Amino acid sequence: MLQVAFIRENKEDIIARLAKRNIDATEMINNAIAFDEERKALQTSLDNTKAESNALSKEIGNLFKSGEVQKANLLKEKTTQLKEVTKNFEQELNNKVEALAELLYKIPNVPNPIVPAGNTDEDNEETFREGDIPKLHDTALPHWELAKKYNIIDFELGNKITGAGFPVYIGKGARLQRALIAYFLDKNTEAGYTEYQVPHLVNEASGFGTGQLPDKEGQMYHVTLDNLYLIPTAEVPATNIFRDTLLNESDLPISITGYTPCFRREAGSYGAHVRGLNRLHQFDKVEILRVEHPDNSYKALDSMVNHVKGILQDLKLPYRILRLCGGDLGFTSALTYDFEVFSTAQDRWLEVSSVSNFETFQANRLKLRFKNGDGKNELCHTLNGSSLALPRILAGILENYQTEDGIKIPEALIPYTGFDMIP
RNA sequence: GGAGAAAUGGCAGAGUGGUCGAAUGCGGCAGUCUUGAAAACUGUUGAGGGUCACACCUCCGGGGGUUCGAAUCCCUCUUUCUCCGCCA
Repeated sequence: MLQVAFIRENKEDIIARLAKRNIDATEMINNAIAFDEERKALQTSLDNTKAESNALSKEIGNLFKSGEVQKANLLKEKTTQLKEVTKNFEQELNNKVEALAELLYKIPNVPNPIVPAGNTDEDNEETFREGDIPKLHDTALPHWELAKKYNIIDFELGNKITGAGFPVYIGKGARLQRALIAYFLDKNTEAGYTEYQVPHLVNEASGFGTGQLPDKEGQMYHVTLDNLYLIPTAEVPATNIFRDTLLNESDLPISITGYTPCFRREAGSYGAHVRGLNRLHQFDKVEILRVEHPDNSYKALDSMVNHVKGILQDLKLPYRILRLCGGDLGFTSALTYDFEVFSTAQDRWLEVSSVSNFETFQANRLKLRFKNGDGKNELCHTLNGSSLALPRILAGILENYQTEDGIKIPEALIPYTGFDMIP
């Protein structure tokens, strides 16, 4: 959520930058400013009425004390009238505040100036590419065939137990999952991220805190009996650690990592591009998250990007980095880098990580602030990224590391798997 | 799940209808003293709205109510603690 003061002061610039998302925000921005003006006027009227009422109440108290009951009763009538006025102002003010909030919820974050213009993923800008694409043997298979051949993932069994998109990992497949999680967490903690284990269900307030609610509730599984939501990403519980928090400047930066399963309804997706592990309703992911001083957040973003790079180099997977264009940029993000691994048997790139700087957009909604050098409270910057998401990494490993004798395990993982081949 | 108690500023903890945005202690910050530090002393120290700055308004777990007036009384929800029950 953008701050109204920020909107007021940078109106033209914000409209121009939001145009990169292919939206004309002129009306929304103008309305936000106008609503806020109206809000202020109502607040002032209400405050003045209350001030008058408060003064009278005090006077009544004094009159009662000095025994001037008649005079007091006269004033009482006046306050009763003021009460009515107060009520009306309060009602109007609430409506205005709500209207303003609803409007602000609808305005996406302002893209960083280096975000390329564009509509679709085709306009994303490749900023880096590394790793050799392996030459596979003639009978190379896509990962869903490999999963069946080596009996390491059973999609049909998942269908039976739950439904599509809930695979069952078996034997070395299960062990490989566990190995990846442990390996990612180790890499992250070595880099200074503190490991957290967070709840996999969150309440409504947390959903609002990170922006899944009120608009995107269709993406989450909802446990209606207890009014809880299954997390679509660790970002939700991990970021909400900092909801309503006032930090000291010396607390920054904060770096945390955590593994969670992620649950996504993915309503409306279908077809070949969601086959196998490409898109699931339940999957595992290790997330990294930072809370930063505003002056340092872009340096932090670079360091996160480098960190993820290091892991993909370690795994010796061919990958590229994309700077997302305005049309592809997430609602809350100011700048996002996507990592894609090349899946050789499918002959396509698979997104395995998305690293973003949200600047103050999340912090504003979360009320995540720090006390700066002048003793003033300032919003923090938040960033997060996957480090990494498992299924597509697994798909990449299965496909790129397949040989006629079986699937080799990347060297970096062998200490975690305890085997070097899935025969 | 049942019974009881509680929720106040960064923390601890007073406050049962007006003089309370809230005593006191600790912590934080600034200063005095000191070569420096500690101790001691003095001052200062919650958040949001609003203002050029004041004024003013709101906030004592959340929501609602009683009252001219609520941290204080009532209702309700949430959370915590104690006891009982159940249980990996």
